Amino acid sequence: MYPPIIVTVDVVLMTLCLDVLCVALIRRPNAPFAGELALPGGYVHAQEDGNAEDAAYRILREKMGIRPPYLEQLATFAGDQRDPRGWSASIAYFALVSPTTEATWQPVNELKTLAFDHAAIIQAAVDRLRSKSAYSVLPAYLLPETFTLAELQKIYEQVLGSPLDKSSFRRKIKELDLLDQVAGSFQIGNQRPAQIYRLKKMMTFDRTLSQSAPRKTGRSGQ
Amino acid sequence: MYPPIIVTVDVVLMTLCLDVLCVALIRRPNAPFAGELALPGGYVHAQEDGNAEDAAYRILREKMGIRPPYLEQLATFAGDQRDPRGWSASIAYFALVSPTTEATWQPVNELKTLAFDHAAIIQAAVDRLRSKSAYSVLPAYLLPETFTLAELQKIYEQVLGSPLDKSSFRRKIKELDLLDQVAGSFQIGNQRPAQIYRLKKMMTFDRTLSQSAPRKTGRSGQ
DNA sequence: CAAGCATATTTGCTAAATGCAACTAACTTG
DNA sequence: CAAGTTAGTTGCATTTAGCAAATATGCTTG
Repeated sequence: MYPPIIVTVDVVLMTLCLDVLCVALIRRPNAPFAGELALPGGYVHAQEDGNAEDAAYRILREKMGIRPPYLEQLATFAGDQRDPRGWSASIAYFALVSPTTEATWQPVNELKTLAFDHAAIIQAAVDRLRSKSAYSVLPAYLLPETFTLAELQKIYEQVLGSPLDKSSFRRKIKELDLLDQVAGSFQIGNQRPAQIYRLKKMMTFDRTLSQSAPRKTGRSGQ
Repeated sequence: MYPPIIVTVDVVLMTLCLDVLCVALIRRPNAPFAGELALPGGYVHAQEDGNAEDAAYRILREKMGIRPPYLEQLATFAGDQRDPRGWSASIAYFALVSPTTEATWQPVNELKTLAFDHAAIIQAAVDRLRSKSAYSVLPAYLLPETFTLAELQKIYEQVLGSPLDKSSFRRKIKELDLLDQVAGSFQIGNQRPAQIYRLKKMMTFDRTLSQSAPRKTGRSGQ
């Protein structure tokens, strides 16, 4: 055969902290890159993990205590330069969660030097989030389960980096038909209450990236 | 460490044969799946291949004698079920070439059973080609270097599976501004000659999937 | 060589989608 | 109950896409 190749899974876990897109980072306890910030990741456990997505969920559970409502494969970063230990392949995932969860978040625009090529991986994840946001309801996963249309529009503007027209935005969202009104629920504040929505429960199968084994999660893929 | 994981690269190499989208397949000489059709692929050679893309190009060179003008990473298919030898990860690429080249091509719509999960990988590649075709000039890589707008439109219709309006198509292509007129060149037949075009030479860097090492190819990425 | 044929390319119009701004609605606060 | 603030809608101008017809250009044929 051939000399063994290091196979890891790294996850770009993103959320919004005070309206700023942030990524979860962990300070590495061990070499290589001991003490530096890195994405949550780790070796594939051939015994435990049925496939790469399982490994991603396991890593998020073990290192973050989170099971994100959205997870998709990003790309695989592989080569002889990215890890001082040798030829390595990192199967990178990207995940979105609502901002409630505890973790150490770093704004994606103010990253210091990171371990490995993790800065490039994060950049790829941000690019993917942006491009998918142009035609999908992905940014909704950055919000809590229920939200108002004004909140949703704000997230889109944050992610896309440009302001959107209110009426056009609402037209588009309605014709995509991916939200459910939470009947009778309104956000109460100092002004007119706003209708509350939630993402439709939909069994989406991510054909592109699905493994041989059927997925167990309901709310995933796009 | 952990038990070694099989790391391979497989390439979905597509072209058009007589207006039908086809994929290059090879009959496997060895177990597992000896005698069955499979995608061109092979182990990563840690000594030779600087990164996964290098491995894809090497495999296409060795097994197909081709260096395709378009190559991008598709996804990684990894798990314990897809290869009888154990936990394996296949970094899948997809590539487009003009129909001139010699090889054994199979129409993507009439595939028999294939080795491993290669049918799923091909399906993912076709999906990716289709979705990218909706907003890019990707299908042009399925044509020879120079072509007419009528030929290009026909390819789009083939790939997208639905007829397109002639004037709208030409408007869109022109405003995308990704083609160069080949001045003074026309396709001569029994009718009015047609203007010949070629893809603009553009240095596109595929940020999403680029490795640490810079790419050597000019015409690649999107 | 003129008429007819086949395909290329453009043009004009209609319908649909989008962008912008003003308008109405509902609630709180003083 | 008037003023202020945010929610949600409506009307219209502008842009874009879809469809059909007209025009252009070369070849073939009588």
